[in-house]
Amino acid sequence: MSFHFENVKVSRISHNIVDQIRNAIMNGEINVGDRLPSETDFSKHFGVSKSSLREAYRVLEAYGLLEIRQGMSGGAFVQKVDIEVVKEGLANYLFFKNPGLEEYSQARMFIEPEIVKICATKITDEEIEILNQNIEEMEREPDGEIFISDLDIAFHKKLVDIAGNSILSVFVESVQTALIRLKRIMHTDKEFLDKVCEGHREIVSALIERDPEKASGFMLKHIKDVEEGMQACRMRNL
Amino acid sequence: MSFHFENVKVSRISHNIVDQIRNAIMNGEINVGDRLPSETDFSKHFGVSKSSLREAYRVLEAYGLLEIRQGMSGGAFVQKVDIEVVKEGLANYLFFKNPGLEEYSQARMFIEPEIVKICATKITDEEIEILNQNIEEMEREPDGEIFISDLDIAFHKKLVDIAGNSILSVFVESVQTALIRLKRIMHTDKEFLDKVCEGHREIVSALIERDPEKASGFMLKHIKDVEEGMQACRMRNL
DNA sequence: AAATATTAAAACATCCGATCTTTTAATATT
DNA sequence: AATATTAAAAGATCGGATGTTTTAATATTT
Repeated sequence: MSFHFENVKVSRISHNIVDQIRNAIMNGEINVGDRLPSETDFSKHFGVSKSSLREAYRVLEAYGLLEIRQGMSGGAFVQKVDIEVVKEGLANYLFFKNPGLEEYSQARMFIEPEIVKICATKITDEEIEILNQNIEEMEREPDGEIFISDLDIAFHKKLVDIAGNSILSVFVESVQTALIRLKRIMHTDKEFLDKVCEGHREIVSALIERDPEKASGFMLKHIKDVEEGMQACRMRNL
Repeated sequence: MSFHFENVKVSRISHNIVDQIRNAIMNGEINVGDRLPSETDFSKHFGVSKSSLREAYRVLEAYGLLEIRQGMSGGAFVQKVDIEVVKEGLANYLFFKNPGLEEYSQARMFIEPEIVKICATKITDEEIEILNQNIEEMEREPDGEIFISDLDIAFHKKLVDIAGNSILSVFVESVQTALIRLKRIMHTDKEFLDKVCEGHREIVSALIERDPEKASGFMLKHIKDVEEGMQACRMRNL
């Protein structure tokens, strides 16, 4: 029999308040858009100092649950947690975990080929147009500047959004964002960029034909190419 | 040409400090285990009040980047971001997104069958033993109590850990955790639990045979069963 | 000498209240 | 009617006083 006690958590006033407010949100007692009482009022209500309440507000803001605005008719407003918060959190986590490039590729290979399969069955002409525009913009860009990565993320994000699964969306977006950071470090070059555009073009061509298997195959190839391209850049820059 | 300006962010002292410290961590200027200066010292160093620095520390703690301890040799210590932070963040995000059960299942069906395929090729006898113990514990539990969910998570976590991909690990764990919350809400019953155990047993049996396809098939079936079982519980409880 | 109890200091936790800044709504002016 | 001014609400920042926790050093007891 293995005992399994949790570390005794320091009871901190702000922590207690954070819990209470978060629970109230999760239980539906407070709703998105609601304004919480002002620091002064709420601290009096809790019977604590303003600083303690402020810290709680700060933490809830860091969690993405509150938006705090200054000025008259400002205050603490409950808001939906933005996907950015999740992405930031995962990025911080992965920074320490520091997984290899193969792990990123493997994860992508499990999901993104399946996603384009779904896309092939339901994509509209308008959506194809958006993807094409994305590729054109990418090809038009002077050279491998920052915006390229945003376009790259946008391409894969658009695909997963078409598939219409919010859980896969947050996953794909997060992995893309984390991967971009690696690309920046590796100083990917023009040659790499061309390869990416080519891959994207192939995928879209298969989507235009509404051919799931073909699209899936191209996506798989694209993911492998990206990994190889990044490895090559790493070699060149060492 | 579509302009794309970011919202002007309020410059806040604590925010500025958070950025500086986070960057220092990300650039390797500060390492895991390092102790940051005391509140008093560091606030003097930045030329700000103690409260502002405290807020920054609180936020960094919320991000999981710092551990703050009271007492004599206490202080703010840099630490690796724990997976819990990611899971909490995703759970908060999904609370507002509120995806359907099918989305969870679809996401799982893309990944977990592939994971057990890998497991089948590399699982050790010791690992099989751990999985078996997990199932036994689950069957031994009096009735659908809280701990069942922990065992359920542990089972799937063990599998993805065997596969050895940290990105997939954080994803599977997060989805499992989010799913468990849904199960709690739906008050899954004994019948459901039995079905879960049966699914787990089938998967392990295939792993013992080191049969990737069989294992993958059982996992797929298990995921479908869980979805159907949860739907059934939902019906019964409405 | 070893075990135990006491004390002191470092560092965070909390509180209070004063003052500054931002934002908006109401009002006054042109 | 448009613009400028003013007032008030609410957060932002500051600084210092006091409390609490934790640990290390010291003293005491057995």
